[in-house]
Amino acid sequence: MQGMTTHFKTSKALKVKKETGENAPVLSDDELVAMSVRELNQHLRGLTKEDVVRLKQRRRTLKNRGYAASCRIKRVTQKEELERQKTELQQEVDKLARENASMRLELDALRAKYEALQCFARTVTRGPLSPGKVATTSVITIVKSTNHNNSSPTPFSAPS
Amino acid sequence: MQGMTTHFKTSKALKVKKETGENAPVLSDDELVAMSVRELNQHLRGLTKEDVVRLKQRRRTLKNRGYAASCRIKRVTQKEELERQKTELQQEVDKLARENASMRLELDALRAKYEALQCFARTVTRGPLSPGKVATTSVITIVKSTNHNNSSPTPFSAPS
DNA sequence: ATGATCAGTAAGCAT
DNA sequence: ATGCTTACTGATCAT
Repeated sequence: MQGMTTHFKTSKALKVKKETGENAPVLSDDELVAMSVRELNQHLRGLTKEDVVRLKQRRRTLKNRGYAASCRIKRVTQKEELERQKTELQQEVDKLARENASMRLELDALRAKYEALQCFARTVTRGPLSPGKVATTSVITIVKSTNHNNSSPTPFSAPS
Repeated sequence: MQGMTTHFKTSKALKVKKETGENAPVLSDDELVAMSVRELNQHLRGLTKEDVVRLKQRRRTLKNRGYAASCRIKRVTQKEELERQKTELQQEVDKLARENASMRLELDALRAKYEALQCFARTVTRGPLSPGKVATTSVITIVKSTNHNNSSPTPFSAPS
């Protein structure tokens, strides 16, 4: 963006025109480059073979200038796109990792609850083996960790 | 990589040498560009001011050629690096997604098992409601708190 | 002075 | 012919 001072390429173009003669509305770079082949041929009437070649070459050069610019724009665009996708993926990784961690906690908690209940169940079912044991009082105390939105506030209760 | 046919830049270099005179081992581009400033000054002995300027300019140009090449290499390297990281992240996303899915299955399965066991436990504890039933009292207390090391020291105790 | 980067140029490839 | 991409160049900025 700083090298814009280099635009003396235009001077060369002007020189070509001078050599050509006195074409009042001397073709500007923009005009020349935007011209169709048909239009170009019309402007080529009555020009030296040399000048025809020169004008066509100038047109080619101007076109190339544009192509080079497109090429650079495309390059940075693609790079930005890559970086965008990278960011997107990183966010997805983070999200999945969080889900993963919370599920792991939930799973561990549930496993603990399950095992506790399993022990209890065994106690109860096996309990009757004790002969005259009548008064069966079970007190289960589960101290659990970070119970976010634990669905079951009352996993199970069975009073009397 | 195909434009290597363009290396007639060397011809210009040779031309400069010719103008300089008959320096037998006319400096090659590689030599000139690799030369230190001290070495360069030695080769500058007995040259026209013009030639000195020309030689220094050639050196600068050769250096620039190298800088431009480094610049291009750096550009493609960075692009490859970006793509590499992208691939890496994509793989991580896949891995996490798989873990996630399998954990979800495990969680669902365990939930089902838990509920089944819960029903069973209720049946058993409530079962005694039948005929000659003795007082069966189960008190289950669940205390939820921010207890990190979830290693439940005593998940549950059931004193008969 | 040296190194890096930009825009412009020509060469070369492909369509 | 047209468009794209590359290497090279000079200009320019920064160190």
